[in-house]
Amino acid sequence: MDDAEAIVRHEPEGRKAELRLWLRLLTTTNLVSNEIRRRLRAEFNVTLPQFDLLSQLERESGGLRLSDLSKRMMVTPGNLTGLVDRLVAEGQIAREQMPDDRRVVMVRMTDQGRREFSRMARAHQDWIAAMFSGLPPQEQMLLTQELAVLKKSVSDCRAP
Amino acid sequence: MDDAEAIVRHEPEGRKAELRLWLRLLTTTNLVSNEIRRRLRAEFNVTLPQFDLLSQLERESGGLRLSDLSKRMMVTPGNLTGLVDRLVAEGQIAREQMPDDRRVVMVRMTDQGRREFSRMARAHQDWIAAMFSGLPPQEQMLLTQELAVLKKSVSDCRAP
DNA sequence: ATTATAAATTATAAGCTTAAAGCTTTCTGT
DNA sequence: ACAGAAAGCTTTAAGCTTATAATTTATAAT
Repeated sequence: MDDAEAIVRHEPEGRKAELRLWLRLLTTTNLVSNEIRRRLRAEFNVTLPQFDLLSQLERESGGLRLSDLSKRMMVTPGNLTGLVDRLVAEGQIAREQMPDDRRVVMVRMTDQGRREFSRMARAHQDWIAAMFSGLPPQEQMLLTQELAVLKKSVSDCRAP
Repeated sequence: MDDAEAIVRHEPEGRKAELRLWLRLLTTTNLVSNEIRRRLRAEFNVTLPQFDLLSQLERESGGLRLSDLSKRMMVTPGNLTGLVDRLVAEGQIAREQMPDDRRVVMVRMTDQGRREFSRMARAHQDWIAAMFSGLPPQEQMLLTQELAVLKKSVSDCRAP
């Protein structure tokens, strides 16, 4: 290997473990998301953020408010304006003003969007399953558990 | 919790575990990197990609070729041009043509860059250590190990 | 009722990222 | 020596992302 993790080999002792873990987390995530991004573009002509947005909208038949979408996707609200614009232009989602609170914009999938997304989602799930197949189910569960602990640790450190 | 992982609760059984693991991996990484990005900007007025580039360059007293930098950072080559431009403009790194192979561009840290980066790196390490402190050292090692297995699984799946 | 505050979204500027095309330089096979 | 292929980098166009400021609408406190 010769990626970002090479850094740790040069670091002094102490707090080295955390840094190593963080870099491994980062490189693994990048590895997967770069590959997913590439395939989504090649096979469905869709970007990863667009797929992410559609994923959040799936199963929310009532649609979602932009602010909720922003929280779920962990991106800033300003980000969504353009992203939604493009997906609306493609006909996959639709904007909708709320009458009772006119500040709110709801976004929901169109029938076309739902149809196209279901194909993408199936492929996406297959890709992930294949990529992760080298990790035995039991270890997958273990890893998932450990990540939950880490995630909580990070959240607690950040929130007051 | 109410972030991206909420999706999995609606998915049918089978290959659910992989998807859950992937989404947890992604959200955890986003949580950490968003926070790191925020602090780097607030305290050092530097972006995360810039910090990443400087990290790769640290300890490489001889500098690095752009192509190597591209591999290590897992970004496309075209990405680096602008990134390097800005860091050169800031005086933290320097471009250098190789006489023996004039296609190659080497990038190395300036003294100023080295000085400023050492402050950033120290803070960065402290932040990570604090954020990860809720995960016992033994579990950190376990998680690091499991991620190595996963990383290999992903690499093998991708590479022919 | 009026004003102040907060919430939800959009606009803007700077920077990041990719894919694809293009340029220069080097290597390879003949 | 020469043509073709490959390597290394840059450019371009489209899209993503953040932070900040502005806009509109709703709520709360006089």
